[in-house]
Amino acid sequence: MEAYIPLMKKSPIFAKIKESDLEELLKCLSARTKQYEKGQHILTVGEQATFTGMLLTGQVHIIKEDFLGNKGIIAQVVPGEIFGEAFSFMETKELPISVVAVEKTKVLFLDYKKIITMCTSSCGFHGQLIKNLIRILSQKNILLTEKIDYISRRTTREKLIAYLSEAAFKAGKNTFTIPFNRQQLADYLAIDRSAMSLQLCKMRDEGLIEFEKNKFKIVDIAQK
Amino acid sequence: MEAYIPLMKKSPIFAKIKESDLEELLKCLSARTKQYEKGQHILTVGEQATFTGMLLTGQVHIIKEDFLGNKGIIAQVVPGEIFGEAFSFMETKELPISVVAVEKTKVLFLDYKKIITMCTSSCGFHGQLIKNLIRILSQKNILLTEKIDYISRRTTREKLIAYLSEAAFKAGKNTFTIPFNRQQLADYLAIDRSAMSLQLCKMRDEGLIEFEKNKFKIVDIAQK
DNA sequence: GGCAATATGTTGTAAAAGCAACAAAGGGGG
DNA sequence: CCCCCTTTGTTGCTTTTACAACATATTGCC
Repeated sequence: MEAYIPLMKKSPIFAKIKESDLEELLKCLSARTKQYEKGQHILTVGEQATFTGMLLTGQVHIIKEDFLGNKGIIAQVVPGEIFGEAFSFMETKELPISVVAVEKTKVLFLDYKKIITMCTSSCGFHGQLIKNLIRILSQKNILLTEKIDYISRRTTREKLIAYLSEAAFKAGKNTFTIPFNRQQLADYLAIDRSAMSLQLCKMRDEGLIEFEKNKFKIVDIAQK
Repeated sequence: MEAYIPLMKKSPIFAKIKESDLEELLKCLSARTKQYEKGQHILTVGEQATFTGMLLTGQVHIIKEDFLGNKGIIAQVVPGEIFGEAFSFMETKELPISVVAVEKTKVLFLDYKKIITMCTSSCGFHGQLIKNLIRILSQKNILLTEKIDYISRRTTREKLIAYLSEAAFKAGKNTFTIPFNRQQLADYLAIDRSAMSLQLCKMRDEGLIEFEKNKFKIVDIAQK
């Protein structure tokens, strides 16, 4: 477990916790690691949520299978991030999702009960852990709400305008880069890539925006 | 403030906290109430998030104005629910949304810093408050993720199937009632009401589902 | 009971999306 | 430098949606 201390120190869940405190905290949380091969299930739909996981190495997908047997990727997790936390804190009896290893993967398991229950010593770093957790949950909430805001729009163009406007607002200027390539942006906005490409080029031709790769400039998006 | 004790006791944020502890807790959180008239802003886009609100009476809308000047209702809050919590815990410098009173409204303000910082006495009910908060955030997370799952589908029919399947899964049987009328369901799934109505009737004619008002029965949704 | 308001179902049309298939442009590695 | 692979742009066709307008319940209230 010691090999992953640097990763843990950078991860949001252990933010602002000193390396010296980290070891004690891990003990306090009954943390343990487990390794999975490609394709193996870490959590399976229908079972009870009993822990929060943190990805140490590899990659996992959170997937959902519907009645038609379609598998949909809800989210992918990269090292340092936690997963399953919402379900464990809700004490979900039957998980509606599965978590599978996309490649060889190592996971740190944390006992959610020990996260939210202050230890008797009321240690400062345990308090920090809870603050971190609340921040993570809040942050996810905001990101999810934003995404819903975008994909609730009716047309491809409206979704793009909503997304790009917000990106410009966040950047504080009309030029900005986005963290997606075209396919990823289309997936994020739940639209067709080619239809999106068409709209982007139309908007460029109309003088609304300029772009090159994932760098965008909003010229006059308020124009109809 | 005493008049709202019964409401507070039932609200998720104060769940499992005894009435006798509630008073002390409210002091500990520097809680104070404020009243708003219809149309007044409780929080305004651009300002700093400094507190978490709990609605006592009335109704508020969380709205977003885009570059085009369109106002979109992101969520509505009913008495007992909290709002603005994600932004306050993220210590957001510029709120991307506004919160306005739809009617005459009374709000309880809570200092978010005092929520997440254990008081020196490390009182049990403060620990419960944090657990409640984490549950609320987790629950919202799950609901938002579910919604994204539905509205990410390409067609109206697929969105309906995804939503109804999940509703049946949650109910544990193939007959269930939904908490929406047609227009509300269309708004929730971000689709057109009439197009949705058309699809629902088609699906009924095809023998996939049966429904009457907001009571649905899934006959054979796996069928193509 | 009857009227008004709301909710739901139906239809037609124009506009947009989705999809597939392909072209063009880059990028990285051997 | 060339080839392969990924990314992005483009086009044509079919399906679906959005929208408006209207018809038909259903509900609540006086």
